[in-house]
Amino acid sequence: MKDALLAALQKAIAVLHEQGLLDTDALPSSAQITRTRDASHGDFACNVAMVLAKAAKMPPRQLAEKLIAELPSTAEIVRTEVAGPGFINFYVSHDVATSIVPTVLTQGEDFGRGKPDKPLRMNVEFVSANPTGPLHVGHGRGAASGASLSSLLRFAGHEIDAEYYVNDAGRQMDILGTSVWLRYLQACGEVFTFPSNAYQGDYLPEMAESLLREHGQALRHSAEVVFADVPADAPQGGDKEAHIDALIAAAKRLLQDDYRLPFNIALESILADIRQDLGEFGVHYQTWFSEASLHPEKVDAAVAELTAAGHMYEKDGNVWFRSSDFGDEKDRVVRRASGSYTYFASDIAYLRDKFARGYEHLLYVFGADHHGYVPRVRAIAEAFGYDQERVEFCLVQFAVLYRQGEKVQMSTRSGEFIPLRELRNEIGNDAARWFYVMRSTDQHMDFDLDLAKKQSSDNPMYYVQYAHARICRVLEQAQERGWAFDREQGEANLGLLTSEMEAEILTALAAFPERIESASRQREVHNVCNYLRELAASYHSWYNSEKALIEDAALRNARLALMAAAQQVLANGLRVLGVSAPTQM
RNA sequence: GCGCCCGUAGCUCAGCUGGAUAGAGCGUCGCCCUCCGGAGGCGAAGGUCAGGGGUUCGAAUCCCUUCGGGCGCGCCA
Repeated sequence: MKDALLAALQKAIAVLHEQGLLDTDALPSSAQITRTRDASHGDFACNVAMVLAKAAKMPPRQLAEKLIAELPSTAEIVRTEVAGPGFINFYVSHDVATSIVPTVLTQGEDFGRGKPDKPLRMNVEFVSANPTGPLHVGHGRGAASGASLSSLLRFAGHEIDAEYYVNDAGRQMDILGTSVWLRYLQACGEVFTFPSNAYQGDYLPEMAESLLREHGQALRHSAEVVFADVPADAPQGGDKEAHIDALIAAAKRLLQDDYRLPFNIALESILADIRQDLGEFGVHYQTWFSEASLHPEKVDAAVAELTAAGHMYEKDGNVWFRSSDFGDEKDRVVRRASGSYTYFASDIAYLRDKFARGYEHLLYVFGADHHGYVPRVRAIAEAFGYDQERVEFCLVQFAVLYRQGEKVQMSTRSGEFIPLRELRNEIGNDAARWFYVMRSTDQHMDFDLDLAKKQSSDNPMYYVQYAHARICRVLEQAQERGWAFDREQGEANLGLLTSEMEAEILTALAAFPERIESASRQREVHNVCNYLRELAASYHSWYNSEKALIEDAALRNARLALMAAAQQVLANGLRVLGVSAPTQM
């Protein structure tokens, strides 16, 4: 419809150009057709007269009049008018408005699906929490946002792979593996003080038990031997970092090849837990990418490529990446004097690997606390010669949980995490998914747990789901009364849907594909929530004022057709969000 | 100190590639069940879009600046 209107305006402009009133015959790119917010402004509005007023040396309203006079007449537009400072408002015919119903019913779950001119093969990375313990609520918003954004982009017609980067290399993992081993030693009967900097979680003794079951006492060494030459821990007046590092070294030395046993048990069981947790949350990945798999070949190769390109230099025995050449605030060490790679080296290899796998576009969904990381990753991409625009970041601000008006305390330092699983159990997966994404991701948000649990219209998710369930019940009722929905008759009588509320719903249904397109283009999942709430509100309002199950079969089926279309669109929108569309509640 | 995000109704937030009278929910105050699910609907009150400058036909939206709030600035991962 918008394209048809633009084409018509284009013709009118060409006519005015021939008459010498305009010095251009082109439609300016800043001219746009928009859906009106207010029905009293018609269905569509165009700003072209205001944009061209200066060039035409004519007041906008006068220019608008002249343009309207030259518009080719069509059956689809029943009225055109000049309004406000010079808008041209278009009123579409009732037939055009109701034609959305058969369109929705025919396209079904594909209604709203986008067909971009050039679909992007895109990698979306999110969560990527270190596998050192269960996910907690701090990861929840990233998980919900990443998953819904992926699904939105996919629905908008892009080819999306969701990816989880597993940080299974590095010191944190060594601390975890060593922690498990120490718990194992305790389970074997060794007596010593558990290090303050080791992982304290109560999931560790369980892993130690399974290590004991599988390998008996094979990995046992006496506490005396293990702690020989280990400097004091912090509570004893020493240094906690030095203490744990010495224990890691002792573990590697004493266990040799067996070092990987406690390490792998820890990694596998935690990863399995995360995977299950996310799966239950409706968050699924195409790829779980292991950081360790980058070492050493891919890291060597990536570093060699940047070295050859002249982006590396040596200083103080360290190898540095000249990231400040690409807008980063300072250069970064890639390889220490000791010969070991930094975490940044993995990042370099990882980005290169993503592009090597054929992705045209990389989207990183980060927690806002990682924003300092953005210039670094951009610098890597640029150094490899990739266009900046192919690397994109979505920063997700923190959500603060509130219960009974009180902020729910959660400090990473005290280790008092609320597990994501606990939140899901408390309020349900649907509410958690909806509430995490209902606000713009760059907006720090308050998450009201009590509201999320409420089963009333106060709760926007409930309100939308209820609209869907209500329609399902009406359609069922119709059947029970021997008035099963007759689609053919309904579609033949859509002309009977003439009330303001019906017009409002029709307009909302027609807007769905555009709303999906703009939400995906702007990476704004929350707009899908807003849209669904608006549609649900229109529906509830209509439901309250008009009965569908009436004797008049023509009108009844026309209304049922509109309902069925609304039901379909509600379901499609909820599906994008990863929220269920219940048939009864 | 430097960088990123934010500041819109009592509260939580939409609206931001500049467009018409700045919207919604909650809360407050009224009203509506002989009814397809009241788990709902209708209405009222409520605003210096943090302050100040600028850009222009037009600014909540863009630019500058001040003031507030959040977060980040390791050879950690």
